Amino acid sequence: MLYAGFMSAAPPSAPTPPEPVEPPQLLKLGLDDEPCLRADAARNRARLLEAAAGLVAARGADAVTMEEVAAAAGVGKGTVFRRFGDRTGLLMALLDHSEKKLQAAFLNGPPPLGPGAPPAERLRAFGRAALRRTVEDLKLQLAAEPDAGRRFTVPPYRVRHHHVALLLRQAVPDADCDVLAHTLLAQLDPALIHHLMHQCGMPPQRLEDAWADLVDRITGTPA
Amino acid sequence: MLYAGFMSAAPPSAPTPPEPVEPPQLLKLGLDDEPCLRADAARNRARLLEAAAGLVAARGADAVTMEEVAAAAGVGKGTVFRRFGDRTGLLMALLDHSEKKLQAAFLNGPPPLGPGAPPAERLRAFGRAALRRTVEDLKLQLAAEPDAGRRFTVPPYRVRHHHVALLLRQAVPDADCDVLAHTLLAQLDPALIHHLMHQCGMPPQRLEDAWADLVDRITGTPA
DNA sequence: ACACAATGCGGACCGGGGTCCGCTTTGCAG
DNA sequence: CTGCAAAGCGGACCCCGGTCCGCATTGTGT
Repeated sequence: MLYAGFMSAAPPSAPTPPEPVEPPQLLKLGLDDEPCLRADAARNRARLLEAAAGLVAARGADAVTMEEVAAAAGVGKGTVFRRFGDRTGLLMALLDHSEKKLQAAFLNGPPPLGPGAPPAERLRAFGRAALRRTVEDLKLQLAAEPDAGRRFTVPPYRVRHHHVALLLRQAVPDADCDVLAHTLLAQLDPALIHHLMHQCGMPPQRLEDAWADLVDRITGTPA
Repeated sequence: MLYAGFMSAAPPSAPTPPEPVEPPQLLKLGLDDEPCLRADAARNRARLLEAAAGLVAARGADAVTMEEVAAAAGVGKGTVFRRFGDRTGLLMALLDHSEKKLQAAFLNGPPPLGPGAPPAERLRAFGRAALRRTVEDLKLQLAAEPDAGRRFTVPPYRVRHHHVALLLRQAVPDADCDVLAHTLLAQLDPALIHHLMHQCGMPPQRLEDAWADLVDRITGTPA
């Protein structure tokens, strides 16, 4: 089972009932995939995703308005927000599929990305894979970036961080791997990728090389 | 002369006159300090900053509305935006003084922060200084964070990047220092600091240590 | 002193994200 | 099949950041 299909439903959760009991699973890194939506809700959710995907593809993410998406899906604005929480939530849901594929690859897939290869090599592979996936649809990825306050709490980031920190602990046990993992991940930030590629004109290859070099320096494992 | 007092005025610049001639200074990393504001404009600017500072101190940056600031300064809303471009611009202006002090310190100040010490040591000092300054008023710093699209183009960031890249080139000539500098700087990002301190409960000291360790690993200079 | 650009001013206005609440739909229990 | 709570719906509404444009203030050249 995968860690996280993120933001598939239930963003705000009922406010008044203080806490039913909280099922005994701490640090559940991702969110449940579909907490049993009611029939109509599920249908609307699908329609919304389809409509959103269409509009985004046609006109670019940041030229699309929430109200438009709602209208295109034949649904009220409130429904969009109830289902996806906020604009970022909707955009992230659009990326969910591809993100889950990547997660599957580095959690359970074949080496060198998945288990079986030495940690440093897995790290290198991870960066390469993540980088390529990000470059694929940078624009959307960029538009989906949550505001500064939540960048590090959003499930997909947490999964990546958890993974990288784990590998780091194996590769360099004598370091502050939790912090270091954030630093590594920063080099995969869509906003940075965008800046380096579109404003500084760097080719993707250079970014991949820089990642590999960084991993080498940190793990002290020169390939 | 310092590099950058950022966003002191003239955010949009006239649209119709295509380009007067563009004075022959490329890559002027910061913006001019005060391009000779008209008397009333200067007065209003000062009032606005004072009002903003007061409100922010009293109620926290993100509970303050642009209209409120304008009102408190006895000025129209339009004036705020003309002077500071947007909300982020105003908030950044509030931080300008402290940022300029830091800049002065690492550009012209005494070693180990300023010129005179070996690059790796200057890097360590830089991180420590930047970290402390950021922790000082994290909240404001966080609220002033520009949106993802501009994080890396905003003058203060560019100055820091330029500086770190320079030191890196001296310390590790055989690396992609431009990219590496971004990675280093990511560890000083207010949003990350906030996350690590307030959501993960790390003490500031740990962040300073992590920075020092990172610099050591990258420069290969174990203090 | 005066005229007249240029610069700045301010508040009405707009658009879009997010909320709210009375109504409808669903689906389960009997 | 029916009744009834719970879950979902939707669009009017609010709020705030950002824009616009006719009017007022400067300060400069004569």
